Amino acid sequence: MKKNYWLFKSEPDVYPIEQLAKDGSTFWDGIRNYQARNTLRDDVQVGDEVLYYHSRIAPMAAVGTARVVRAGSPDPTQFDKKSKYYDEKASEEEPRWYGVDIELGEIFARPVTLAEMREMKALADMVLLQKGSRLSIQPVRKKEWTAILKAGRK
DNA sequence: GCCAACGTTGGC
DNA sequence: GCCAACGTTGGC
Repeated sequence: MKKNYWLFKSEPDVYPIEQLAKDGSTFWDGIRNYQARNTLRDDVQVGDEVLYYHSRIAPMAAVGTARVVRAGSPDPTQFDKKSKYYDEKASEEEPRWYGVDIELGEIFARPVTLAEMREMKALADMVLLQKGSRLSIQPVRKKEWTAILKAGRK
């Protein structure tokens, strides 16, 4: 199967890449957007590669990579009344929200900041850089992946 | 901290 | 089915 590339956004005060490094792998939960849900449920496959992006808090940047180790499965936080991600309209029989498991790939030698990505020609069409793009799970093209890795490994 | 852009909800 | 109101996201 063809390998795909994705970008996962994370707020570093919630789950920074350093935490993924400590945990080794993690279930990517808390996604509550239908488009992102569909991607996680239907498109993200074991072996796919993930760009790890820190949003909201400076410096906003791609900070490393991860690998998908388990494809979409129901997000348990939707059933947990105590979780802030609890969804009363979801049931075990008909889950609404999905997540995948990822493991750390690498932490970049240096973060590739958003400002820097805007300067890179290879990234002109990147979903992340489009105006108003708010998707927390989004596709990345091979050439975008390659360009960012090259910059991050410098 | 602010504000524009966006997605979702709910009333009609 | 439409759309205004609302809450959230994300960049600055």
